[in-house]
This record gives sequence, structure tokens and C-alpha cells, in this order.
Amino acid sequence: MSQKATIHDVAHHARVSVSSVSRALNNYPHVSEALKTRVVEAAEELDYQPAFLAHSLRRGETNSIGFLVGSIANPVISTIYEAAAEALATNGYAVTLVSSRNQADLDIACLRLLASRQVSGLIVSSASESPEPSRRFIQETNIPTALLDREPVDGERVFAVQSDHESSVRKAVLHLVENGHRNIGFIGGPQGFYPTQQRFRAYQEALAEAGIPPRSELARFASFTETDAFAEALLLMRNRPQPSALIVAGNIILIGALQALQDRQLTVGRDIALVACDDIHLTQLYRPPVTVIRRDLNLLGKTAARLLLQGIANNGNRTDRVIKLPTQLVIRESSDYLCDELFTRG
Amino acid sequence: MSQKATIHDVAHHARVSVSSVSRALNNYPHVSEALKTRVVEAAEELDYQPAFLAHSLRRGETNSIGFLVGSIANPVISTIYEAAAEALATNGYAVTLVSSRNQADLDIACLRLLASRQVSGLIVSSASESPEPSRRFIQETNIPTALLDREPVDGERVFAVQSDHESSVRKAVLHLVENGHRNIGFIGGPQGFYPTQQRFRAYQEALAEAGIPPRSELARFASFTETDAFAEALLLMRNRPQPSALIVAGNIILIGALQALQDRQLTVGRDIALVACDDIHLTQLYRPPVTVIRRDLNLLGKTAARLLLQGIANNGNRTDRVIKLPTQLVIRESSDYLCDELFTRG
DNA sequence: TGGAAATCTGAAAACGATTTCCGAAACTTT
DNA sequence: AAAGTTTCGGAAATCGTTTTCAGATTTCCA
Repeated sequence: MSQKATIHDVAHHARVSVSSVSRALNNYPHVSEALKTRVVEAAEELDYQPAFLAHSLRRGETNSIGFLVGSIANPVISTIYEAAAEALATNGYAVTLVSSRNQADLDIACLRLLASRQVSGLIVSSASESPEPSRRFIQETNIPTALLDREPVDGERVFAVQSDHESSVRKAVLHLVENGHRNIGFIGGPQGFYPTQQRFRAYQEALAEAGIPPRSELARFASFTETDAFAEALLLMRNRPQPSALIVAGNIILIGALQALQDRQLTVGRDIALVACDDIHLTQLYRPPVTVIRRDLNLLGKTAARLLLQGIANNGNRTDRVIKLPTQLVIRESSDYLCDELFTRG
Repeated sequence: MSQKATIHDVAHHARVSVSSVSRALNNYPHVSEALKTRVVEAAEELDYQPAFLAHSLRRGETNSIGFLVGSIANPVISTIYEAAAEALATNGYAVTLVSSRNQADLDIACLRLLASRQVSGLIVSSASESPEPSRRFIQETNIPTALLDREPVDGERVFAVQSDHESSVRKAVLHLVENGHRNIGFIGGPQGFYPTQQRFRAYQEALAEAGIPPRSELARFASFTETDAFAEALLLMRNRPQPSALIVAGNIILIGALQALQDRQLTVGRDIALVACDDIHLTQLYRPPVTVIRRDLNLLGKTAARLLLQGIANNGNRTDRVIKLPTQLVIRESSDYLCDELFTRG
């Protein structure tokens, strides 16, 4: 039905030439009002919609952008996606979403797929552990790209939106130290994952700043699965001395950590202080509510979309290449108490 | 770079004709091994990938399917999506994801967008409140479509994957009644939403079956926002007599309900029994763990993908039109106790 | 009123593949 | 050696648009 009407049908129906139809419908100059109205009437009558494929082929523009994620089932990512997609949609772009299922080796294949689909732009939020091949790929194919929480890539049209993880992790560590904790554990995502690196570095530096010697057995790294995070958390909590506080970097990690703490019968906010990254429903509804490092996911997505669209529009003009968005430490009951050791020692 | 190599370049590089390249690369009969290897070598050397747009235009097939959701930030939906997308990807399909942001009026526009992109198939999981226009649209454009948890649509190539909400809601009601509850509240999603209708009907029928007269003020319906669910839950809990048990239909509703219960200082599993739909991380980690009606979201997504792919392949052959997947009542501490009223009255 | 300029319009060439048709080789078979 | 079969090249049509080019018409001004 609606598929059938072509520009030729419209032209025939309006008794004008094909090119006139194109001009009239695309608001070209030098087209009379009479012809224009005749054409749009015919077009409406036939419910004509330009065929996307032919249109894009000729224009060399698909008006669609590719979105690569590690997993859309991650609520943080899906929230970012939703925000970005809305901004893109209002600008006439459709987005094809590809998930690498957190498998680093699939990463590059996904990018290839997207590139072969001739997307006009790319948003990459995948958490590849060894990002080098995909970085090179992005650099070589000159597709405008917005990187989410990744190390910036050199390139005329490559942008990055980051979150200031460091400052809030630092605040979190100092907050815990202030409350008397000295054995502060850290569980991060994969070590090659950029936010993990930033958070871990901030964790180490803040410890040093507080005069606490870092102990490697207090830091662990898990893949992006709850079971793995659970296992690592369990391992960490078996450590002697047992950490009295825990910083978990990521919501999936948080899930696994909470399972482990419940498994070990440790009560959050009494036996152990907890700080998580990203404020999701769980952190607010959990009893006690858990202290989080919050960031505006909506803003993150919107900013990525904005940067990308700018990059597509001014091909190669001067714009900000990398934007760092603020984060915020929200202290809740899970960490807002004084550590026992403060008294036993003191 | 990779964009540049066309089929002509490959033909020239392999010193063969354009048509031979096409034949060789598409595994046509009557092409010698020698020529074939020569062509694929040249293709690899030039990193040739057939231009998606030209290819699709000629073949009349985009090898991409459109996925319409109400909101991908909903963890249930994103899990279903992830499963479906994986199945589709392994079959060579890319998926463009569109969110209607739970706005019924955007629904039809999203479908139009997808159709204008000439997708080969459609998966619809949007929660439109007045689905009639979109139903008609799906029927008219003859695009193979898989409906997720929606009322089936008549059509040669329209399929539906549903969940057996009724039987588990019935079990849940009887379970609560057995534990002595007589004032059982119900909070559902929008009234036009198919799963809501099914769950609500099962709730009413089960009450009748247990000899409990239904009371309309115990059932409330919220839109797909936590704030609205929160408000409805508050209203419900102000009811006299206060319900001693609550069935919340949907994970967003659950969030709002939990907020309301905490706001009213009601302890789940003691002051009020709680049954939720869909087993998400929150329901498992909440203290006490909350009783849920569980379903295999992965299977749901995979089944939708399978049905759709079959529908695309055997254009119009006989296959199952609608599949109903089982659900399961998982009783946890939030509801696994005897109601006080049992004693005060008895 | 004549001619330059502005405005309209249609035919045809792209875009990059697939596909068809035909004919020329090369090879096999009888 | 004639006939038949396979393999491949070349040219051209097709998919449905946009865009260029040039011709046709009108408008404008001296």
C-alpha cells in the first residue's frame, strides 16, 4: 500500500515531471506556488513517502546513527541511551542499537556492522577491555563519533563525554576515612575499562592523601556480571583484616556485592560501610539507603547527542572535543556512621 | 577509506567484469573456482563491502528490523530487547530501536518512521493506552510483526508472544487469601495496557473464587512513572480498612509502591504483604525479599525474534500465530506470613 | 518593444549495487 | 569435427530518489 507510491506516480498524478515533484517536496527555490500545491496535493492523495533507501543512496546520508553498547540491560546505559535517542530523534535521526554483550572481541565486529550500514554518526558506550582495535577503527573510518566515558581518541570528528569520577571517589574515600575507616575495599569493573581506571586511581590517591598505605589485596576487579562481582566481593570480604568499608564501582558490581554481603550475613550500615557508583532505584530503596556517587545520566546522553550532531553539522569545525560532566557524592545511611574501630583503637 | 571501494574497483582490480564480481560474491552457479578466489582476494585486498543502501535498494530488503518500545529504561523491556536483538543479529539483521517514551500518541508516529525506513520486520512492545490506530497501521502495512504482550492483531504475518499472567496472579491472590488476607489491593499500569487488563481480570476472578466481594476502591491504576505509582499507592494505603496485602503489576509500579510504603512507615512482610510482577534485582535484594510472578524474559525475547524471522521467511505460510509463555509464582518473605487479622478476627 | 535577467520546468545523469540478456570463448561430448 | 555445455564479459535495465543541465517561459527595465 503505502510502499507502492513512488515519485513517478505522484508526478503522473499531478501531471508534472519527476524532477518538479522532487523540487516541490524539498522546498527548492524557483518553484511556483501553483505547481507546489498541485504536487503536495497529489502526494497527500497517494500517501507518498520518499523511499528511504533511494533517498539516502542519492544523498549519501542515512540520517541514522549507530549506538554501540556493552549491554542495554544495564540500567545506567539504557537511561543514557533513552536520553540520547530522544535528542537524536527530534533532529530527524533514527538510531540502530547494537550490543556487544560485553565481549571485547565482538566490539570491533559491531563497529564494522554499523559502518557498513553507512551510519551518519556513532555513539560508543561499549566497555571493551582492550579498546585499541576499535579505537583505530574509529580513527580510520572518519565517521563522527561520540565516546561515552572512554579515553578520547585523536581525530577530527571524534568527541568524548566523560564524568568526573575522580573527584567524587576522592570525596568518598575521605568521607570514609573521616568516619574512622582504614580498611577500605574497592571493587571495580574490568581493569581496562576507563571509568574503572579513573575511579581506582582516585581511590589510591585519596588513600595516600589520607596517609593510609594502599594494600593491593583490598582492591578487586570483576567482569560485568553479577556472578563474577559476587565472587570477587566474597573473596574480598574473606580478607583479614576484613574491610570495614567498601567502594563498588558500578551498578552491576553493586548487585554482586550486596549478594555477597547478605551471604556473609554482614549488615550494611553497621558491619560495613558502602558507597556505590550511580544512583539507581535499588540504591534509594535499599535499607539502609546506600551512599552513591551520582551523575546526571540524562545530561550525559543529551550531551553526547549534541556533540555528535554538532560534529556532523560543522564537518570539522572548532568545537569542544571533550566535555567532563560533574558528579556528586550523596551520603546516605549506608556509610553515614562512625566505624567501630575508631573506638576499639582509640 | 572503507567507504570508497565499489564493486567496479573490485572488478578492475581482479581484472574481471562487474557482473562476475557480483556473481562470485553472491555464490551464483556457473562460476569457476579460479574466478571466485580471484574475486574474493581482490575484495579482501580492497576491504570491499557492498554498499548497504545500493544493495538494499536493489534487493528490496533492508535486513533490518524495527523495535518499538515504550521505554528502554525499563529493565524488563531492555532485557527482552537484549535477548531478541542477539537472536536477530546472529541471523544477519540489525535493529533500529525507537522509544515512544510511553506516550500513546507518539506510538503511531514511531511506527510510521520505522515503516518509512523500510524495515523487514517489526517487534512492538510499546504500551500504548489506545492501541487502535497502531493496530490498524500494522494490519494495513503488511510488515511482518511480532507483538509482545499485546492483544493479537488479525493479519497474515502478525504474531504475538504473550505471558500467562492470569494463572500466576490467580495463584498469588489465593496464596494471600490462604494467609488470611481479605483486603487485597491491586495497583496496575494503564488500564488500556494489555497485561494490566489480564492481571486485573485474574485478580477479580480469583477474589470471586475465594468468596471475597471485590471492592473497587482497592484497585488503582497508574501510568508508567514512579511518581504516579507513588501517588496511587499512597491513595490506596490511605483507604479504610487499609489493605493488608498488595499486588503490584509491573516493576515501575513496584518502585512507586515501595516508596509509598516507606513513606507511610509500613514494613513489608509484617504490616503489609507484597507481590510484584517480574523478578528484577530489586525484588531479590530487597529486605525482605519480595514475592514475584516470574517469567523468562530471555525466552520471551528469543521467541519473538524466532516467530518474526519465521514470518519473514515463509511469507504467509502456516506457523503458530500466538504463543503464550508460562509464568511462575515465587513466594518469598514479603508475603510468606500469616495475616494479623486472621487472629484478631478468629 | 527588444533583450537581458529571472523564473519555471523536463530530460537525463547520477548514486552503487543486482540482474538480465546476449554473445564469445573454452571445454567437453558424441 | 560438429554439437552441446559451461564459463565469463559487456552492455543495459532496474531500484527510487536527487541533482545537474539546458531549454522554455515569463518578468523587468530601458
